[in-house]
Amino acid sequence: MARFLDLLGSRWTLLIVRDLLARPRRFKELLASAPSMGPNLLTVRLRDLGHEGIVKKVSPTNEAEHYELTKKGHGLEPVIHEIVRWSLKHIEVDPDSPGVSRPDLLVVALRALFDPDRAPDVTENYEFRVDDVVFHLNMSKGKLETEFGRCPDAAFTLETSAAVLDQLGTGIIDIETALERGLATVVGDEAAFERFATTFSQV
Amino acid sequence: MARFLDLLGSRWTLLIVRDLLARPRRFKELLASAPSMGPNLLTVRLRDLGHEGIVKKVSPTNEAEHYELTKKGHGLEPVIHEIVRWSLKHIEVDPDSPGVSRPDLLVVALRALFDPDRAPDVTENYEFRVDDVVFHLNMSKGKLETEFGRCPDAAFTLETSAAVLDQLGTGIIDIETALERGLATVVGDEAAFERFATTFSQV
DNA sequence: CCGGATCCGTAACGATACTG
DNA sequence: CAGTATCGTTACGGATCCGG
Repeated sequence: MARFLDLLGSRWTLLIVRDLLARPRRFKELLASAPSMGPNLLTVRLRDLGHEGIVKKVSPTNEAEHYELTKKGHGLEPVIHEIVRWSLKHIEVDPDSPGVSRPDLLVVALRALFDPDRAPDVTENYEFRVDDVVFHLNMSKGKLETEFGRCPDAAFTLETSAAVLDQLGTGIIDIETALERGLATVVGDEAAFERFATTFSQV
Repeated sequence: MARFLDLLGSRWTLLIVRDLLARPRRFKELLASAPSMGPNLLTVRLRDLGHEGIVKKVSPTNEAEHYELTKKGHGLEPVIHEIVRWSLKHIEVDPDSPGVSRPDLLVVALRALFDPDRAPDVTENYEFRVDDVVFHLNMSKGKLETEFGRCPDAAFTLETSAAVLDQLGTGIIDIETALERGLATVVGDEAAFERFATTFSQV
């Protein structure tokens, strides 16, 4: 534990890992993710994480350089997931607090809430659109895969906004209410959506 | 995640929770657990954790006052467990580093490594003695219970020292080697010990 | 002796300006 | 855009002191 906190206990470190868990990021993206973190500190964190073999910098030719998790870094996913689960269960969010939901991080939250034991015994895809972020889940054999971008054969497409995500996160409204009020829309197979809602509901 | 780190991301905080996960502690015990933490900081941490409903101070009459986890605080166990599992898997320990194993925290490590799917289908107890710390595990119906103190009907008793625990943690030796060399001794049912070793081995 | 509170030097961090 | 340099501020480390 003590060694773990030496590596990952410094400020911002776990948030960087969380961001990279959703997808690789550019330096500027990581910086924007934590407004009060200076670029100097981000440099130090990325260097340290790189030195520990948790994060690696990738500089492809003909493509923008970015940072991504190594296999060791990706192994931190269960840790993040348990933190998310505890937080959703125990942390009250001030309804008046400024909106902070990040559409691209929804994929991490969904992965954290995914429970193989409650997974439907069917193979199907669900597509999500939150503001300008599009991703989809692939359910098959009790396994969950996530990927950014459209999904041509999704059973349904759920569309909403980050603002609504905030309200869902604070518990002001639930997903059913949001749908009734038109704050979110589901297009496609209603039964598939029910399966989704059941599989990813908080226990 | 960000809110979680606001609550529990400060230095020493998770280590305090870890200590309390093993058993309730007195102020002095917590202080001794982290040598470089000043008493002032511990006071602040305990006050903050108390304010968040994670830790509570108990002052029984005719007994020493101490701190213990609330139900909310105990809910952090899965988080700690995932951290322990990741750390055991990915963090190399310097063999020359000073001994830091804490016998009383072994119970937390064992709980972290416990996997219900690999649990034996029998009800039995295992007793452990590390230096002057004695505790036992109770296995029944795929569930694990831990308690400090002796166990009259333990299937076996494993006895060793913190120094050997260090070597086991660093991977210098494994438990079988330690037994061969007399660094640890098992008295009792050999088959039960095998079941133990299998259930709690790292995957 | 235990459970803190006070004080101060140091290290880490936050914000902004600057450079290749 | 991806960092580096600088500096003011905050948090922490270590020691000392105080009340029950």
